[in-house]
Amino acid sequence: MAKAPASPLAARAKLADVAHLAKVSLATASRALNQPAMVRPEIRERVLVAVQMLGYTPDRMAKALSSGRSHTVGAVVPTLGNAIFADGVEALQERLGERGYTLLLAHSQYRPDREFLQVKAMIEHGVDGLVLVGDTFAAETMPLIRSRNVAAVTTYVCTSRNNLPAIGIDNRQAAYEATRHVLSLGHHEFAVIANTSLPNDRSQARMEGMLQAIAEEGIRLTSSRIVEAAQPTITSGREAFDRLRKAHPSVTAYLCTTDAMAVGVVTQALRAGLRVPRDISVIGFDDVEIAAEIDPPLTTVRVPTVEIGTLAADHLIGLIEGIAPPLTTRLDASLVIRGSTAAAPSLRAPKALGRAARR
Amino acid sequence: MAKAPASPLAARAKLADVAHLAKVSLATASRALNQPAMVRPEIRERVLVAVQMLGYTPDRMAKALSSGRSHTVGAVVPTLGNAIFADGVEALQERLGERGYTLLLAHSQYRPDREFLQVKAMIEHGVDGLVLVGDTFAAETMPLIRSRNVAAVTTYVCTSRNNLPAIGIDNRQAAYEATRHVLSLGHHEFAVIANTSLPNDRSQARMEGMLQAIAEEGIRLTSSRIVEAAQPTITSGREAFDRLRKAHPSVTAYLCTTDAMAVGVVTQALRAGLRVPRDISVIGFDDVEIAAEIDPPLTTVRVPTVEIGTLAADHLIGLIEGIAPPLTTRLDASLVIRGSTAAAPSLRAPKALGRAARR
DNA sequence: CTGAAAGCGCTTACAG
DNA sequence: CTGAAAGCGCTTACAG
Repeated sequence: MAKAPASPLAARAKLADVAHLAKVSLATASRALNQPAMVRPEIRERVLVAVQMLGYTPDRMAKALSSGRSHTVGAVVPTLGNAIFADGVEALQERLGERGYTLLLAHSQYRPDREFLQVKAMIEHGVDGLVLVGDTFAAETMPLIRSRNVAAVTTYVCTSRNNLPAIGIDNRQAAYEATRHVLSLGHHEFAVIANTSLPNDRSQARMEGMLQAIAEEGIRLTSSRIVEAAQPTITSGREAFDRLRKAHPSVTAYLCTTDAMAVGVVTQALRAGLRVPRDISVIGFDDVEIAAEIDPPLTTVRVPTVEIGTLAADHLIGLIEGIAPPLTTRLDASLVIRGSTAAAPSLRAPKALGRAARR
Repeated sequence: MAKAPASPLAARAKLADVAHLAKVSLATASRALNQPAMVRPEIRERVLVAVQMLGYTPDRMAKALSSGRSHTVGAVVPTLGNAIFADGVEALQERLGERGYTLLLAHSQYRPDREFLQVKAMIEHGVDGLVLVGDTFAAETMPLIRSRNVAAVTTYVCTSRNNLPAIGIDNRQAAYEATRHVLSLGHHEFAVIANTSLPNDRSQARMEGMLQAIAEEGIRLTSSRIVEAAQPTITSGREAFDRLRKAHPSVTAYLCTTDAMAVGVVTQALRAGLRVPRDISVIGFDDVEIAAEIDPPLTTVRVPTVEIGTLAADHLIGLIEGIAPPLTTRLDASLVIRGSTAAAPSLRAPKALGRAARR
């Protein structure tokens, strides 16, 4: 009945154990690990060996408490259900991980008050920095971030009134250009579907770009031709299409602020017996994977989600570590022309009017 | 030039400040907040008022260090690009938030070695618990979790050899039943597309269920009728279809272990001039949003992602707080029959064989 | 280059 | 029910 060597799953080694085994002080052990240049090579080596032997792994909570840095970053996105955010978050986490940071994630469901709560919880959890989306927040959000002095960047937009470094695209301009494309095909009966009934400055900007392009051609959209939805889902697109089709059967061009809604429009239109793009043209925005796969494939605007996520990580870490990133990082959002847009039906009809062809 | 009241953004209040203002000891202030029953009501009230006045908010890192609980949970999923994980993570975070926990998120890209690294990083960050996916891990993963004694559950499967509480579906059984449905339609020329070339026990189980159902009808699939893909993407499905179609033009039933791949098969088949489901039937698995929207809509198996995420949160918190959850939580995975499956062409052809109709 | 000591902001036995 | 004190596992001026 020999007494067992009593290694009850070897209670996790701490730095003091390492120091003891390496016969150095706690301070030296700490330095050997974190500021190796400050320690004589042979001593450093001894510490490293001890770390190996004990399987030592630092306690980040303790480290965080004493150093004031948690090496943790929080992101709050509207939803993971939208592929542009799912992909962006993935890229963000990827780069954060490479640079030694861990990601805390939350979603706001497009609700500013929820976003505020999430931000608050993350700050309490001691994040070194925050990645936000857009530039419209609850009234208390920015004051909280400022007063707590936590680093923050925002994404999917390229400028910020709040003075946050922004990494994204010019939503308004990109939507404007996409709409110019549709105009060039001779359309003059428009409808717009935008997920702006919950605060969403990206979709708001997209819608404005669309309306501006249309207005420049002398066309004004009555409000009944604009449907605002809460969620950017296929179902939202479907329902919006049904309402618009009933009220304005003459519409030939449906402009949507997200692909999911555009997919809803296309599929619902097909079910209603319309031909796309023969009878109606549809554009989306985002270029999610499915956009290229439905029939007809969607004309849309590509959002560079991976670049946004990756640069957000880099810029935020820069900010945390004292290197000021640019306040504006404007990424390209290219128009992707596919099969859901074509010349307006009137152009092919016997009595095509000159108006439709004027550009 | 009066001296400014010098409130340089009011350095964040700490508990000691609260205690001082409320004229109680640090210990009492702490108790008033965390174990209110232990403190006389009037004193508790004084503390609460002080908290209000100072806008005190606890430092979770310090709290974590001294209490040994971080109120933080880590999840590592294969990818957010697959909607079933995006939705599951969203539900997980939702419930975790409601119960006072914050989510640390990472993705492994279906690579066990990356999963191990992520788990390790999270443990160092002091998570109280871990949410994993599936039941196949790198060799070091479970030993690490065990030795660090951190709570863990696994998801998307309903049992675990590793003795982790599992919350999910019976992938094999569900795929078996879906395949029975296809068999009942008279098909006997099959092909299987599975994302199993990277370790994936969910898809592996699904494939096995498919093969078993087929085998029970006396049909054996040669290996050239099984295509293994790495990623469960539309593109994977497309490419697999092209290979299978070329090698086995007689195949009438394509069984896919995920919807995204099934969407790839359907769209590619249509482009190749086949009619779905007239010429071929296709089934997917997951029931992601797009499955119901493509034309024809996909016959698939519904995975209850929200329930999985929510229950994973509940069971993990239970484990953390000392309430043992069930080791097996088997959720329903119902077959959703839509338009991508129909009677085998041979049944409609002039010289239909008795064989095809035998069940 | 190295060590002794204070401190990060909390929690929690231990006494009273 | 309340308080004084030790302790969680690190980092980092401060001396030497």
